[in-house]
Amino acid sequence: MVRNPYDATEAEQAVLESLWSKDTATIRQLTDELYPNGTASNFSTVQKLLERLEGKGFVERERRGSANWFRPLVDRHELIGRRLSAVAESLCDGSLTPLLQHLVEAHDLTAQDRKSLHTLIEKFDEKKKTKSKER
Amino acid sequence: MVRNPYDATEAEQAVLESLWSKDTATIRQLTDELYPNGTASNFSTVQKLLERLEGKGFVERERRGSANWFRPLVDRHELIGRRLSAVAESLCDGSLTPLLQHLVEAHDLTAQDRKSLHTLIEKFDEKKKTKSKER
DNA sequence: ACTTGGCAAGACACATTGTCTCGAAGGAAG
DNA sequence: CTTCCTTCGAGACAATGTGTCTTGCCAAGT
Repeated sequence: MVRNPYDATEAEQAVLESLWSKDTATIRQLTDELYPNGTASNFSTVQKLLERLEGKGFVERERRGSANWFRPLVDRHELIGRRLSAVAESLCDGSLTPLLQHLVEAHDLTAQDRKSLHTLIEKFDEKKKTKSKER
Repeated sequence: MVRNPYDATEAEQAVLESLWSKDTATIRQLTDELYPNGTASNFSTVQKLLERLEGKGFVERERRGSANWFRPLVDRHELIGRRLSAVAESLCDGSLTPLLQHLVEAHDLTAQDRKSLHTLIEKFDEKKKTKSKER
């Protein structure tokens, strides 16, 4: 399968999550969080994962003194968007509507989810009004 | 990465799409559609993909005479649901709400999408009323 | 000089994925 | 019965992705 190269793997995503919680960090800091009592191998693993994340454009590195500092270039929201687009592309000819349809119809929406949805709908309608005013 | 074993790969999904369009079919029929002027290798490829789809519970086979007939056990909607759940599980602690949020807020919703959304929302609200009546 | 820590580069084992090869079974036609 | 054709199951195979680990180098501090 020609896998989408612009997606993070599980281990890469774990590094990304750790990085999100710090905004900027060294390999050492990330390793300490991801592998408490970590070895030198674990350090190298994180290093390699960051290297691949950089290749995918998910993080950037900046040399500060003798160490590299990493900063995330995408946030969780963006990652969600990419995944949703991938699903839409793969199964819905690129259209996001069927995804919306599925989510709205899903049985497993909790009461909390329903409430959130209504808030979102209101927000969406306001936004729509503002936009039509602008034109 | 511990990849979710309950997902179809790209080639598998192509077979599934072909199967959806026929509801029930032999390997030969699917091969002819997927690989026009196909060789014996292509036949075996489709066969292998169906075998894996069966292992994942996506299709079932029934022996009819000397040939196997295959029938899909999941439809597109179900596949969409699985993918969305996987995204939610991976990035949103299992909650589907952030996915809804993203889709509603997405810039790339077309006018058609917005219209569909409103229809869906109405349908959703009706369903909600019905459900609360039931209780 | 020696130790420590970080670095880049690459080897690696393993699983997945799509494809292909092989031998056997079984039915139809001569 | 023999031949031919189709399908079958099982497995081999290369390519790739993924997570981990090893190695050797370099710079800084003691």
